[in-house]
Amino acid sequence: MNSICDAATIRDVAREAGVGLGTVSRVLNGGYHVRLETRERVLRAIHHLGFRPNAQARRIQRRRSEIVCFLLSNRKFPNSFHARILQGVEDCARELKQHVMFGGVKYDSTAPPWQINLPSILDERGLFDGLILSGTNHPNFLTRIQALRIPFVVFGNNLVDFEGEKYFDQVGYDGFKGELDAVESVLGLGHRELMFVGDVSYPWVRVRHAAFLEACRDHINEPRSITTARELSFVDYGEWAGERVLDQVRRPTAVVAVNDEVAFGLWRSFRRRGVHIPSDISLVGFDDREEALLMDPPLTTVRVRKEEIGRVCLQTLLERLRHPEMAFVERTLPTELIVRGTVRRL
Amino acid sequence: MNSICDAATIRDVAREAGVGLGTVSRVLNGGYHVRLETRERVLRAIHHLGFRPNAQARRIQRRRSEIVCFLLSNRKFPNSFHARILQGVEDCARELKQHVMFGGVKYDSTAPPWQINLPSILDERGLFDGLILSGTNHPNFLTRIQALRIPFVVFGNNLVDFEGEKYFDQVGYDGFKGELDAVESVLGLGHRELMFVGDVSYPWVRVRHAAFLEACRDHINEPRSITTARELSFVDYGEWAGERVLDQVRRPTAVVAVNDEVAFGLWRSFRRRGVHIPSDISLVGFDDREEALLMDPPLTTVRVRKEEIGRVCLQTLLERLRHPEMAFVERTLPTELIVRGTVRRL
DNA sequence: AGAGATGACGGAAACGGTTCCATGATATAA
DNA sequence: TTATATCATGGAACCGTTTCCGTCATCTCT
Repeated sequence: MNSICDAATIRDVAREAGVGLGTVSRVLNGGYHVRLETRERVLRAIHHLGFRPNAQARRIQRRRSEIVCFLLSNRKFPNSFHARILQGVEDCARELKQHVMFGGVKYDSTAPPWQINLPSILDERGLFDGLILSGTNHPNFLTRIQALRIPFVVFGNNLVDFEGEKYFDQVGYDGFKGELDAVESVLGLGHRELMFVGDVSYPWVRVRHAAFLEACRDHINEPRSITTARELSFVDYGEWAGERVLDQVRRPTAVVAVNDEVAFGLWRSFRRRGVHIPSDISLVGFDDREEALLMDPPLTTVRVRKEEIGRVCLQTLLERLRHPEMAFVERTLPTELIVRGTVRRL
Repeated sequence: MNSICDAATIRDVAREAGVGLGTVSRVLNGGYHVRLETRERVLRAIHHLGFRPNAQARRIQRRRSEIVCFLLSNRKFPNSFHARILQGVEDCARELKQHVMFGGVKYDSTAPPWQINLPSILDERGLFDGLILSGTNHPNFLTRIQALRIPFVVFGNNLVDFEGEKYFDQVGYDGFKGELDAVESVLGLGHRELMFVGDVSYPWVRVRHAAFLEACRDHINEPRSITTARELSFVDYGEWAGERVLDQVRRPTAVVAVNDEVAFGLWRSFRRRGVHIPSDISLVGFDDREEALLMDPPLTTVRVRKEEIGRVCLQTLLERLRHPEMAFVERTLPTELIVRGTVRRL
């Protein structure tokens, strides 16, 4: 057995097996055009020497690293949403014999592209074949990335400030349709006094709010919303909004929270005020985080298939690598209404 | 500007700048022994050609990839505990100009080492310099890894079935001391009717239970515990145990949950039975997950510095790489009692 | 039997860097 | 002035694979 320093090379294997370099290489890569008996001799030598091919030497020739980089922009991880996307990427990668690098960036969304300080993982060429951009992404950053000419795919729901056509591949979920489903379900249960809660300074909140209004159009004259921009965490925003919801003269029978975290904050302030869910007021969230199940009663929400998004991100990236000239795609995965216990029939 | 296929090499740069290969290489690596004027000419050429050095070609010579692999054993990610360890690894890596690969393994903990199917990320040599093993690790797997002769460090708190000396580096937190602190704090507030809740089929639960007993020794004659092994999630275990806690003839005044998830389950069943926390019964958890803050009142718990564990894992691994012959280390990070609202003074 | 195709194999060249040695120029010391 | 050290530089050799080409043997078809 060898130490790390004097690891066996393909030449050692060739000598040990009494064959040429090419033969060993052929055995390592599928073994076509190698006699069975020779092949076995080589495999024995490989096993005996504990040979493992050098990753770099391979990649330098193959011009492919079989590695993709999952890059998380301007986020902390504990955000389990993105962790689950990463999990999906990794699951899929394992099946496809690809590997995953994980990196993070923090940048100023208002800086011009060429002033963004890129993480050192992007300094070299060929470290990975392509990028999966997750977290919150702004035009300046994507412009900068584009200049590197590395194929990439973007998680599309957290794009901010983009207008018009996008010259890159996107994967995301259908926030509009998801919210539409949620609101229609609440309407279907007889609710007419609805209220939407979500800070519209986030673009994806605006999308969901639009869906809310759209769903309400034929049923409600003046749908109400709390959408004030505030510098609060989602949970705190919900807690703050909860007070205002309860102080309405005409108290709503159901509240549509823009996501589960806001729903959680609402739930908290309702409970504090002794307002019971769902008997006094109904509540629906969005995302289907783990916490939704922990709430009591468990939260009715819209499931986003996070792992699935990760899988499709990777698949799309690999397609792009195979077909560099392919037209840009925008993949939108469906959401699913998860009916639990926070919405009651009126 | 070049397409991906005909990327500029160091030779192109040398030609463009009118210098030799060695000079360009020197400029790329710190620029010692290069005249300022020459150096600038080279940098101009690099910029003009959009040259980025080839990652593989570098690594093949340097014998270092500057990459570490974070390998998660037998786990799903959504477990935010491990996600935060990864975050710590990445943060630290970014500062130290290292990169991180992320991989997962699933293996049968009862299989003999040589029958474990290793993920393909471990097939090649030199893809990364060392491993950080997180998730739940068993002796058979570590034996298998050791045979690969890749330096590695293990997150020590989720080791299962290890006995005697361990021949690898470990980083973890002090579960015993943490639990001791928690229980002593509860005792200090006057509680004498304590009850510990946690499934002792997990070894780290046994450690905390031992700490519980130790802390109680001088204050309580017969400390009570619910430690039955059951095939339940932690939350469900807590919910199940909650019923039993409340059905005690002598109802405890405080419950020590082995972790936050169990605490959550307990909280839930207490609330269902109309038992209020902390006025009717006190509750303390362990881990300080995000959910602890979401509970109402927020959970008193023991904070484990997850990101810090990640950082120390990486630092330890890098030390090991620098000093391969160094004696094995076991680093134990302190925990911190976080007093919130679920424990009251008697 | 001879031509041509195919299979098995060896080994040179290539990949794109780094390392190291040789060289000439310049500075410093004797 | 000469010997010696240091600096600036060019370029060959090397790292460990894959790729590709050439050779030889065998097989098939006329």
